[in-house]
Amino acid sequence: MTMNSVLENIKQAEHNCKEHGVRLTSKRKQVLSGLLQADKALSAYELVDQCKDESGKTMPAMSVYRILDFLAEEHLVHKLDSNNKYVACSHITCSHGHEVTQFLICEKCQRVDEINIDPSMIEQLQSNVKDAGYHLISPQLEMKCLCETCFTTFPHPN
Amino acid sequence: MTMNSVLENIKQAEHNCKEHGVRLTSKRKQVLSGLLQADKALSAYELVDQCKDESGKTMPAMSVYRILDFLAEEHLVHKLDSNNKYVACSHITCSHGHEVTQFLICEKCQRVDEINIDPSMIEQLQSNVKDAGYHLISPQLEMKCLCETCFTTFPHPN
DNA sequence: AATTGATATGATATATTGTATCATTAGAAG
DNA sequence: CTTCTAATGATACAATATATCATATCAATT
Repeated sequence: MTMNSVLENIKQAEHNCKEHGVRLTSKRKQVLSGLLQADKALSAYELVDQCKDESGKTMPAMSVYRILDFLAEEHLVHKLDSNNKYVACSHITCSHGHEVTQFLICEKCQRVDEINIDPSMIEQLQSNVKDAGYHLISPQLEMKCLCETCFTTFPHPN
Repeated sequence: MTMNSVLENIKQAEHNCKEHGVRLTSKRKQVLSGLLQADKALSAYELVDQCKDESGKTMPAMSVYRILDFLAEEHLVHKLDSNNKYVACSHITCSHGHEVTQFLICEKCQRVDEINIDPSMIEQLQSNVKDAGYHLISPQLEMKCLCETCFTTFPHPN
C-alpha cells in the first residue's frame, strides 16, 4: 500500500476512534501503520520486529498483543486463526458494516483479500447454524488458498 | 459417544487404513479413541493428559502431534484452527467424500458439529475464490458459535 | 500548573502450542 | 532370524500468547 493510502487509512482510523470515544495513540498508530504497509498478514512477533526496524525502539510483545486486541475491537485489524497472524482491515476508508467476512489467505506469501459475500449466502450459512442448534458469535470465514503468483511460481498439490 | 460407537468407529478406521496401505497402530487407536470418547475438541496436550489417565503411561506430546497429523491425513480427525484443537471426524462410519466441510464450534464447551454444505453454496464459495484470483487448497469453514446449552446457560454478548 | 483518576504501556515471568532432531523400538518382508 | 522401514521416545527448543504487577501518560478538575 502506498504511503499516501496508509496515511489516509490512519486518518480515517483516528476519526473512527474519536467517534467511539477511544484513543488511537501513537503506539497504536505505529502498529496499524506497520500492518497497512506490510500489505499482508503478520504475526505479533513480526510486528515487534517491524516496529524495532522502523523506530529503533523495542516494542514489548505484550504491548503489541494488547494493541492488536484494541485494533481488532475497533474493527481496524482482523485476527486470522488459520495462521495466527493479523491483517489490517481493508475497509477502513469505506463506511462498512461488519457482517460475515470472507478472507482469502495465501498460505505461501500471506497475502490476504477480504471479499464480500452474497447476502443470500450469508443467510443460508446463518440458517444452517441455527438449524443445527447453534448461535453464531463470530462470523469470519477463512479460506486457505494460494494466490495466483504463488500458485504459478511454486509446485502445488494435486 | 457410547463405547459401542467408539469401537465401531475404530473398526471402520482400521478398515479404511488397511485399504490405504497404512497402519492404525495401538497408539494411534488410543488417540483416536480418546477423541471419539471426548465427544468434543481437545488440544494435543489435553490428549496427552487423557492418554495418561486412561493407560497410566505417559504419551510424549511429540507422539501425539505426529499421530494427530497421521489421523488428519487419513481424514479420521480434523484440526480446528479456530481454537488449536482437534476433533474426531464425525463421518468415519459413513462413506464420505471430503469436500468443503463446515464446523460449528462452541466456544464455551468445545462441542463441535460437522455439518454438510449445500453443493450450490460450495460452488459459489469456490467461484468467489476463483474470481478473486485465488486457488483454494483447504476448504474448511469454521464458525465460532455457542451451542444451545451454553447460550442459555451463560451470559452472552449483545 | 498541581492533583488525581483512568487508560495505556513496560517489564517480567510463564503458559500454551508446536517443531527439529537424534535415538530406540516394533513390525513386515525376505 | 535378519534386515529394512515405519513408528515411537526423549530431549531440546521455537513460536504464540497470557498473567500480573509496576510505571508512565493523558485529560479532567481544581
